[in-house]
Amino acid sequence: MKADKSSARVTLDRNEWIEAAIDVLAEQGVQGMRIEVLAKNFGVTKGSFYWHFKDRQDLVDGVLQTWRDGRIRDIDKQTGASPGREREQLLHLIDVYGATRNRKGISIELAVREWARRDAQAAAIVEEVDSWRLQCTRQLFVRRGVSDEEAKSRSLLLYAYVFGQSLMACERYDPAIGELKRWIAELIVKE
Amino acid sequence: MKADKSSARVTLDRNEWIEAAIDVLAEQGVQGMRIEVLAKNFGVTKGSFYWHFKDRQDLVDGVLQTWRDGRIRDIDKQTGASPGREREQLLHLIDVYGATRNRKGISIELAVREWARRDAQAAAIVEEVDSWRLQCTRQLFVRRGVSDEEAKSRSLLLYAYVFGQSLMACERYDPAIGELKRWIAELIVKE
DNA sequence: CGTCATCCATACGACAAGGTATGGCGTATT
DNA sequence: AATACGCCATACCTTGTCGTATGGATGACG
Repeated sequence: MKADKSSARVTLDRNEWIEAAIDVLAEQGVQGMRIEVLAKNFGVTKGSFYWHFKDRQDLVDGVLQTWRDGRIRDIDKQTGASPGREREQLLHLIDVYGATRNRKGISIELAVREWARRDAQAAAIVEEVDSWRLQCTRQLFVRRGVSDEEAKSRSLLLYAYVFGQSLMACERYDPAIGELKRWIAELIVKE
Repeated sequence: MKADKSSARVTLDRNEWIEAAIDVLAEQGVQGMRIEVLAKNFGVTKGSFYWHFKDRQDLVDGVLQTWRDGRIRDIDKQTGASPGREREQLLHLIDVYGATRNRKGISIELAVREWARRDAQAAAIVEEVDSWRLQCTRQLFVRRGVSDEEAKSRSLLLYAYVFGQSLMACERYDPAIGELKRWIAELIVKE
């Protein structure tokens, strides 16, 4: 995470810049994705950046596409057909976004969504991902015998809840927050 | 919202700067709260700003305190004792954050929360407000005969849901989104 | 060994934003 | 009418950042 001038790596490629950009995106938000800051973290100058990227917009495109591709892969993996395990899959989905592990994933998620509120390009990517996630989750409910309409509602509730919950510093309001979360998860996935 | 040089108002006060700052906070986020931008919107220069405020931090303090006081007043009003109307009060709470009216309120809410993720001062204010809101809402559930633990869970779910839902562009995923939202609201407030 | 492509450094211009210092202008006060 | 004060304008300095232009180093390859 720090400058690394003396390390084995002597050259950077596009993807390393994108990964680093996603890191600071998570920590600082879109406004923190400064070219010269990224360069300083790498221990290089922006001369390197402008070799790999046309301009800042080029980096932004890469960040959004990388994020989207990763999210699609994740949700496909997490909701893949495993007959009889739909309930566990749903509970796992909720758990992933509530845990203190996966802090980074949550930070990226929130940063991208905050970005999307004021940038049409990011909004389009988020919409793609949301649409895919809702679709996959809905099918999990349907396979459990839930009606299509109810499955839509529960999917929306599931994602709205996990995102909203990570916007609140839940840990501070109740020591037994774990119990509350479990109760909520049960209500969302039904019984 | 535009420059207003020829209007009746010839002098500004602290509060007008704060209100304007909250407006751009909602639209642009914390990073958009630039002194010279605010000044330009007023049709003045920053010489005026530095008369009313010590520095940018002084404005930030005012913005956060103004927001907190307003939220506390709101939630007190919305959850005030009205025996027998607890169910309507809860549904109204959910509706307020889901409606396309109140867009500005939602924008401010999200902007402050996004701010709070990276600023300890804002985080403290958000925690105050959240704590108060959860407390008030929990009592609404308790008055309906819900157990204390379940009331805590449902209050947390309620707020997490409304915040998360406003992070998603729900309208795009289903034309009958209103139906889904109603179904969800019923599930949260119980039957 | 020389050439060339790859990758990065350096130096520069442009501009936005925070903050300071100081001058100007209108209005109320005495 | 002269003074003082409240409110804002102007000019200036500093820092951070984007983008460009150009030069330097290093290794592959003929």
